[in-house]
Amino acid sequence: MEHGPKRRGGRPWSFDRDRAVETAMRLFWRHGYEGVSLGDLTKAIGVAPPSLYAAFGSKAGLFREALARYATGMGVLDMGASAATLEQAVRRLLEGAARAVTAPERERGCMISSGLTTCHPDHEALAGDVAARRQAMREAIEEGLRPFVGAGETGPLARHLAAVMQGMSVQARDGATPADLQEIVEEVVAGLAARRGSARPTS
Amino acid sequence: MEHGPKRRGGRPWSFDRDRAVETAMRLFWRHGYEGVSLGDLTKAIGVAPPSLYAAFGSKAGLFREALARYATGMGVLDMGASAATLEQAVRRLLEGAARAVTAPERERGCMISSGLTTCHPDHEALAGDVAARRQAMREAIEEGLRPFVGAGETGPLARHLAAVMQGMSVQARDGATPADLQEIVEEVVAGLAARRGSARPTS
DNA sequence: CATGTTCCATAGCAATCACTAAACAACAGC
DNA sequence: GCTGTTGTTTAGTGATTGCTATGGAACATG
Repeated sequence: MEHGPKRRGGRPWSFDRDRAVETAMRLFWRHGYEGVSLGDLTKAIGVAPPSLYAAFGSKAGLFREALARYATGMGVLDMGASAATLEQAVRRLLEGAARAVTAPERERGCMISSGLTTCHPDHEALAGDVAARRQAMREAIEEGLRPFVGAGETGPLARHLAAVMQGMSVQARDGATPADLQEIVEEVVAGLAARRGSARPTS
Repeated sequence: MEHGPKRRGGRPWSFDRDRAVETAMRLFWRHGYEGVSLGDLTKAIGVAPPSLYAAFGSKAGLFREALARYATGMGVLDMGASAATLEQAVRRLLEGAARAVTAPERERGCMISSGLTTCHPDHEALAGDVAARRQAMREAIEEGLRPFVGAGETGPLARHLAAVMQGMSVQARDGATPADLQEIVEEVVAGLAARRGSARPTS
């Protein structure tokens, strides 16, 4: 299944595996796992079912690969490694998320934050994979917060920020504009700043 | 379709319509619209397909009715009408939501907050119905905030709180405990309190 | 060229999808 | 009793689901 030098014959690779994953990611991102059929996939990718099964094993395998590509490509968090303050880091994180879930060239929403939250029992394992990505996301946020807040406070704050991002993903899918989501960012940052006494209360 | 006095004959109603909606709500709540088949519904309700179609017209019609029951029954917001301060009202709202999405006798998560965010194109109208419920929820939050904050600030704050609740629903589905979600509530309330100067900064 | 290997598409698998025609069964009015 | 109305079930509709057995086309090697 690799383009390695071991091939000693056979037809050339007319089926672009990367493009297939990319196309599948787009479809799963937009319509969800259960909202995309194999027919949709083969039609969009331009390939027959056996090719997909030779390459990915199953629809679930293709989804997992599309999810991995999303996580390493579109879903990376900008934790503002160069940020000087907590407010800066959080602002960077949330504004990046707001931009990501409303970018016009992308599908709306986040494939991880609001993906596969419900499904048929047969697909629970797959839903668990997405849930694990969400957990990893929360842990990455927590890691990024460590320079700025006390050890006992990273967990709750990370959970809070993860919730806000998940909500922003839902609202983006519902048609929220970047300005709408920016309102949320300002709310959260203002609350943090006020608690740390480094900004003036709003009222 | 009613048990009214207009019936002039026919077989007695052996099929409890209310119970059917209740059962369907439970299934849709847990597994989502596309994760529940008509076979699942007929088996759980204990009735044959034509009865469901006579009563609800289609699977989508049954879903809509289950959604309406959820919205008026399980999904009501406690905006703390008796609250004296903004912090009290917000705390009441978020703690109620946290309790609702993790209550042991219920399905986890919120059918509206994280329901039908993605689907097959054929079901987009249904997804729009759920999205409209989310919008109504946000507007209800905004209304509940009006006594406590200036006219221009209800919108952003309501959007912020809606996002937090949507995120709590996702995390509840992922297995978050009530204590986990309470952390988020404390974060949000502390931020609000600090901004209004009615509480001490945390750090 | 002939042969072997490799990858692809055609065609179709059993199962399930949402949905329905047709007949049966239980009641009200006569 | 009989007839009409009504709600139900049985049994199936065509379409689509995820998936695959089979065969042929395109290449490298000899």
